[in-house]
This record gives sequence, structure tokens and C-alpha cells, in this order.
Amino acid sequence: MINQVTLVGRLTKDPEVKYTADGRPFLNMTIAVNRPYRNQQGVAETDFIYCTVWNKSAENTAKYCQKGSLVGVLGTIQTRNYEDKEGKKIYVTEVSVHTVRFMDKKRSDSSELLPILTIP
Amino acid sequence: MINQVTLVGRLTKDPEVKYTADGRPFLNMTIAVNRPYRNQQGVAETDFIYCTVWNKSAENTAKYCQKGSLVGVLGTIQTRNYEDKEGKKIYVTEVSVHTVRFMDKKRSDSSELLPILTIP
Amino acid sequence: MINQVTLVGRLTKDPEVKYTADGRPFLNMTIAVNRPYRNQQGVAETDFIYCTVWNKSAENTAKYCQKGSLVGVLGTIQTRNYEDKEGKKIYVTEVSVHTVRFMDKKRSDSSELLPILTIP
Amino acid sequence: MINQVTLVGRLTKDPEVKYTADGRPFLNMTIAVNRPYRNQQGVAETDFIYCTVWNKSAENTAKYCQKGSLVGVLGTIQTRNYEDKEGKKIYVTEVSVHTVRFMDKKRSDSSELLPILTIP
DNA sequence: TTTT
DNA sequence: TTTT
Repeated sequence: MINQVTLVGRLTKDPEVKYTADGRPFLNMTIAVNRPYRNQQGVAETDFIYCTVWNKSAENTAKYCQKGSLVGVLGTIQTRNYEDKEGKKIYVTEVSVHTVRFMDKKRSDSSELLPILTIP
Repeated sequence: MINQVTLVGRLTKDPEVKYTADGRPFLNMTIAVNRPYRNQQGVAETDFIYCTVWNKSAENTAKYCQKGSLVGVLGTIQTRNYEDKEGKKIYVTEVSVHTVRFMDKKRSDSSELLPILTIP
Repeated sequence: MINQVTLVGRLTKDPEVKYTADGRPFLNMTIAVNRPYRNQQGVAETDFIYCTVWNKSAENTAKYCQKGSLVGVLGTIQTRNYEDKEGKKIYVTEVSVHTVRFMDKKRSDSSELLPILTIP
Repeated sequence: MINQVTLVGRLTKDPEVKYTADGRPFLNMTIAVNRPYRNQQGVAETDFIYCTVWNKSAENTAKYCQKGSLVGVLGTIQTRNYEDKEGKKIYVTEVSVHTVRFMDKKRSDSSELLPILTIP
């Protein structure tokens, strides 16, 4: 079982961190990813992909990104469903993001420049 | 701009090819992908991911797969919207699939064993 | 900057954990990945991809896999170089693996069935 | 069997198309991908990943990119071996690229803005 | 043999 | 509800 998503695109809005009831940071954002080809009518299209970012990555995204920022996003597709006010079942598909790369930043000011262990 | 999805999971139903108005084959399927970890309540969860397969891959999937078949799927996330009967805008997120790997087949009977050019 | 690799293939040997000087577990393995198409001569080819697995994933791989096991592998391509005995520079490209999925195991006995937090 | 690589990084040199004996265009390039974290010594590292691009993508890469261009690369890891002048077997691991995205170009002048069919 |  |  494999479930892996890689996106590079731009934030449609300024991001904002929220917290779960038990205090975990998260952030909802939509990534605009332009398709590489025009459609049959010659129109350049864009996918607007709904993402939830978790934990430290959520905090860093809020700190380093704004509307229009170019980001790389690594995550998984998740599905869930709920009932709306009329009792109708709504199915939601979204990307749960574990890693965000800040792609218009230079390397030196990236928020994720933290120590890791070396390969021996 | 990058938009790439890799899934390995099982078909929830027997697949069935359909054709667009202008004759292009396609196939809708849902892939069940078990999550690798249990949730906080100790429950093993599954994502049910809605996919559309195109062209020759659609025909091969119908030919070689059935409910329960293990497949690898390469594609992109696409979003679209339409208005339901009450005029409410519905937003849909799905995976548009360009390649399917048949993973419970042995190599010798794979439907995709066609010639390609060699690396010089 | 994005660097992401997804492989599904089989171990060419029984895996064996080793430890770095400072005690970190790691494991070297080669994954055989059959190409989906035959080459111009009609021959079915296979790529033998050298991987290094780290930490807990290394220990689990040794515990749950053997020669021939089907695994999914998530990681990054890494390059390094060293000088051989004759002082010639050797360039090495390998996959540094952070996650291994055990794909011939049923879900119930997967080694990675550990608790995670739920999505709110 | 799955073999998928996604990279975003910069060309280390001006690219140049070559042709196989039977006339197929190809192009060798090295992509510099900066690692997101510093190593234990506090040094920011980079992987230099050797790639071969094929066909139309090779021609477009030569046309639209130069040393330092930011590209997204989709492909597979391939391995091969040959004997050097002293009869020693040399093992090579490289990325065979099927798609290149030109990431410092604006959408309007991308070389890959060609028609595709629409989703019905 | 290495890019910003 | 959409970005360059």
C-alpha cells in the first residue's frame, strides 16, 4: 500500500495556523498548480488542490509563506465523509501534508534548515 | 509546477470501460489504500480514492483487473466543479490516471509488455 | 528543491542490520524492479537499485523481510564520492530510504502498525 | 513494480542534445538538488544527480534551459553496467527522464504548452 | 565534472 | 472561495 503526492504550486491565500482541541497545530491551504498543457479549447487550466498541513510544518508555512508563495508539498491523499445540515453524505478528498519546501526562499533563510545526522 | 500521485491499493469493484462522446475510452474506479498506522482509537483506516483512467490503460485495466486486484497507479490530482440540481456548486477532487501497473500478475502475462526503445 | 523516490520491488538478498559508529541502525539492500516493457530485443529487463535504510525502518526490514520479499520504498536519491585504492574518484548514486512498506504482509501483522494522531 | 523519481533542482551546465545511432534525440545533464537540512557539521549539502532526457523533452530542454535553470524532472531510476578499459565492471545508476518542467519560465512561454484532450 |  |  503506497499513497504519495508531490505538488509544486502557489498558495491562493495568506496561510493561517489553527490548533486542534488537543493543541496540535494545523493549517488549511489551497495550492494552485498550473497544468503544463492547454486543453482542447486552447485554454490554460489550473488545479486548486485543498491541503491540510500538520505540526511544525504548519507553523513554518504560516511564518514563511503568503498568498502567491511557491511551495513544494509532500503528503498523502486522504478521504473522509460527513453529513451536511440536510443529512446528505458529503465525500471529501484532500491532501494531508507532512513536508513543505519553501521554493522562493534562498537556502540560507529556509525555515527547515535544522541539523540532521550524516550518512556514515 | 508539479502534480504527481503514486498509489498502490485494491479495486473496490469490477472495473468497466466507458467511452467519451468522441470515442475516447475511460474508466472510473475507486482504489482502497490501507493506511500504514492505526489511528488514536487503535482502528486501522483506509482511504478510498476516486480515479479516472484514460485510453489504452483504461482498456487494459478492464481486461486484466477485477474487484480486489492490487494495482499501482500513476497520475495527477485534478479538481473540477459543477452545479447540482439545486444549483449548488460542488467541488470534486479526483486522480486522473495515465499509467496502471497490474501487481498481482506475473511479469509474463502483464498487459503492458509491449516493445520500447533501448537506452543506447 | 524536491528529491523524491518511490519504488516497489523485491529484495535480492536476506537483509541484515548494521550500526554506525555512534549506534544508529542502518541496512543496505538492493531492490529488483522489473521494467514494465520489453526492450527492442524483446527482453524483459530489471533495474537493481542500491538502497540504504535508516533507523527503525532498518530494524523492521530485517525483522519482517527476506530475499524475495515485495517492498514499497520511499526515499531520496543521494550522491557521494570517495577515492579508491588507486586514488581514483568514484561517484556513487544510491537511494536513502526513510520508509519501507511490507507488501506481502497482511495489514494485521505489519511492523509499522503503531499509533498516530487522528485528523480532527 | 513501481519506479518513480521526482526532482526539482538546477542544471549544473548548459545542456546539449545528442542523437543515438538511429536518430533518437537525448541529452545528459546533472541536476543539483540542495538538501533541505544541514548535516551534523552544520554544512548545507547538495546532491548532483545524473540524468538522461529523451526525445522531444531533450530538444525542449536544450532550447529552453541553460546552466542554472530551475527544472522539475519526472523519470525512473535505471541501472546498467559496463567494463572499463582495465576490464573492471562499473555499475552506473542514473535517472531516465521522460518529462521536464521549466520552472523559471512563466506559463505563457513554456515549451510544453501543446494541446491535449479535455476531461469530459 | 558541479547549481542558486 | 482561487495563484504567477
